This record gives sequence, C-alpha cells and structure tokens, in this order.
Amino acid sequence: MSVAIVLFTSDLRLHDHPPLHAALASADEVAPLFVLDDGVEAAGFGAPNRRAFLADCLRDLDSGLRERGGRLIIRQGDVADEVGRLVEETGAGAVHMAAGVSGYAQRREERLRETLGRVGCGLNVHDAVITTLAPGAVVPSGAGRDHFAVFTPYFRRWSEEGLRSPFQAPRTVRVPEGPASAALPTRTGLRGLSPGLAEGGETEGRRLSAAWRRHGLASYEERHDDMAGDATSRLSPHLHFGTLSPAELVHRARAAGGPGADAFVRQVCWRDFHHQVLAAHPAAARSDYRSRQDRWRTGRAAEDETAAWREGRTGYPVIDAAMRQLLHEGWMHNRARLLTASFLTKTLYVDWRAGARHFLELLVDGDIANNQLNWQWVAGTGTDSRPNRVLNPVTQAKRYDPDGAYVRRWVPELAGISGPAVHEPWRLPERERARYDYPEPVVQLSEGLARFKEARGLG
DNA sequence: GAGGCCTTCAC
DNA sequence: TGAAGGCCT
Repeated sequence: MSVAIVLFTSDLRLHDHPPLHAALASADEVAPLFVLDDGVEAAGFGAPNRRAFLADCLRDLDSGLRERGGRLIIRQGDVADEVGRLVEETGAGAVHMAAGVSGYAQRREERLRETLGRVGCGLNVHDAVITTLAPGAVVPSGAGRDHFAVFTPYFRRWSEEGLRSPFQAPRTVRVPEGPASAALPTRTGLRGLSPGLAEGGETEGRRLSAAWRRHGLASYEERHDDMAGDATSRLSPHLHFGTLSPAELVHRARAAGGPGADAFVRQVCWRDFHHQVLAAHPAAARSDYRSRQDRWRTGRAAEDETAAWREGRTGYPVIDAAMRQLLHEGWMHNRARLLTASFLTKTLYVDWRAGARHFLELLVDGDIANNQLNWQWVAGTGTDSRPNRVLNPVTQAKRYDPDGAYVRRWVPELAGISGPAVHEPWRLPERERARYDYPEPVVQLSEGLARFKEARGLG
C-alpha cells in the first residue's frame, strides 16, 4: 500500500490542486496534512483576522475531505519536523506541496528537503498552484535577467503564455487510518478580530466567485474604482489562502470574455507580477526595491500622525473612511488602499514599512508579495515608473466617491453632510462645522507636498 | 550571441 | 527616469 503526503500551505482547496492530483495519481493512499506552523507565529504573520479565516478554511477543507471518504490531518509545530514524523508514521514515499515564494517559504522548502532526504522520502514541489504562472516562467529577454521589473511587458508575456486546464476536485480520497490529528482550530478565543470579517473556506470562496462571475465581472472595468459601489470581487482573501485557484479564475474569466473579464484578469496578473518580483528578490519584503535615498520622518509628530492614520482620525474623510473600513472588516477597497498608502508615505512622509506592518496586522488577505510590493509601488521605492507622484486625497475622493457615500458609510459623524461636500468639512461655514465632532486635518496638503518634494530633491 | 544604442512607453 | 525590446555591430 503506497502512501503520499500532501502538505497544504496557502492552497487550502480540493479543486484545481496539482499536488493533490499528483499524489492521488501516484499512491494508493493520501495523507492530507496541514501544520499549524510555530515559525509563522514567530515571524508575526499570524494576525488574528487571518487566523480566524484560516480556521474557517481548515474546517471546510476537512469537511470536503470527509465527504470524499477522507479527513484532514492537523499537526502543530515545526513544519519539517512534523512532516518527517508523518512520513515515519505512514511510510510515505513522497511529499507533494505547492511552491512558495517568500523568503520564509524558500527556507521552509530547504528544511523539508533536508529532513526528507534523511528518511529517503521524495519531495515534489508543484508550480502554478499559488500563482497562475510560476515565478520565472516568463523572463525578459536580456542576459542575466531573472524577473520583470515593469508590469506592462510582464503582462504582455504572461498573457501569451498557455494556461494549464484546471483539475477537477477528486471524487474520493483514501487516507491512512493510523495517524492522529490535532483538533481543528476555531475562531473561538481569538482576540482583536474585526467585527465584519469575511468567512473563509473553499465552499464560501466558490460561492463568492460564482456570484462574482454572474453579477460583477461584466461591469468590473467601469465599476472597479467606485469605492461606494463596492464592486470589486472581494476574492483576495480566497486567493491568499488558496481556497480559490488563480489559474481556474483566469480560465473562467477568459471563457466569459469581455472588457470586465480582461480588466479582472489583469488584476490577477498583478498578483503574479508581485510574486515573481519577490521570488527573485526576497529582500524586497523589507528593503527598498529601488532606493530613493529617503530619510523618512521619525519622532513624536510623525508617530502621532501615524497613529491618527491607523485609527482613522486624520481629518481627511476619505482616508479616515478607508482606515476604519480596514479596522472593521479586515479588508479595504483597492482604490482606498492606494489613497491611504499615498497619504502615509507621500503626504506624511512616513516609512512605507510602518504602513505595510499595520496592513499586515489587519488585512485578511495580507500577503507578503502583494502587500509589501504594493506599498513599495505607492511609496515610489518599488516598480512604479513615476515614483514621485502624490495622490491628492480630496481630488481622488471626488473622482472615486463622487457622491460621498463611501465616506458617510464609514465616518458616521459626518453622515449629516450630503453630497461631495463631505470630502471637505473644513470648507463648511464655521457654525455648521461645529455640529460635527470630527478632527481638523492632521497636516495641510500643501505642506506635505512641499516637504516631500524637498526630501526627494524635486524642484 | 553578447553587448551597446536607440526608441518607446509607463494603471 | 528607467525598463524593455528591437536593431545593429
């Protein structure tokens, strides 16, 4: 009786799962394993919102496996140790897993290789599970270039590349009876959860993505920047935990066709783009991809302003609305992410790492590749070719929240102001303004802009 | 085919 | 400003 282990990581699904497919094809029995990784906790990636979502995902994965005659084996500890232990318990001849991208994932793979080498068990690392194309699957033509540093040429090449057909979910999964499992983690007892946190799990992810294809995809191109309309897919947490397959999403969107589908596929490609940058350049998670010689503000004033930013009391309604959405839902509209990140890094001139840390603390889709590199993109230290552009929060608010409905939804103390006037409470007559308990702007935009230009040495 | 130069273009 | 790609040597 041959046994293969499938080590689940950021790929908590049964549909379109190449490691599971390969394991089932090559062994009589499959041991599906998830390790609650002490290393992830130690690295600070175990923020409460994601732990809650993860608990949903694991429960749903276990149910899905049980419906197919199997179960999920949960262990806690060091990944390499736990996999090694399960190999001994089951006599498994191979371990199948998805390729990771971050420095952490790369070290994990090395340690697994060492451990499995000692017990004579093979390790099969599968590409294009977490991303649509593997990092490095397409590279620019020049000699020695290992990744694309500009999105558009990457997108062109990425689009030309053939896509594998998605795998069906297996009908049955035979799991060896012996190995014990730790209890499934639950949401119970987790502190600091966002009250409006989304539900995790592959079942929920597939329900959401089917609804998205029916009702959202076709109008995505016109509506994706409408903050009040909330017409983005909200699939990002499911992509982060792998409860949805990016390859399957692209496949289905292309089948649907049309400008909405094209725009959506482009966004999925951004995800691959950032993963291939990080895979080639793991240090970009912490250090400037392209240094602009910034000397970010530090000290009391900068700390107070950063606290106001985190708590949604900067006095700029659209910024505060977005930051409160983040606190409440553990998620933020993409346009709002750009505005709030520009505000912190350009207007307040505070280090992007402080913002990225706060986002990772709360975002249920918080992902090293996307989060860090998008922050760098906005800060101008990343791959943006216009590193010194500053987004004006008022102009942007009027463009992307033209009626002010997004602000009124998240900043209830301003709900009495109708129309776009809600974006500039400081322009209200003094007596009317006094009715609203809302802070003065933490900084004047003109001051922020001047400080930024000075710091970056711009005329 | 490696490397320099030029044009094009960047959510 | 700098990346990419085409073209030339």
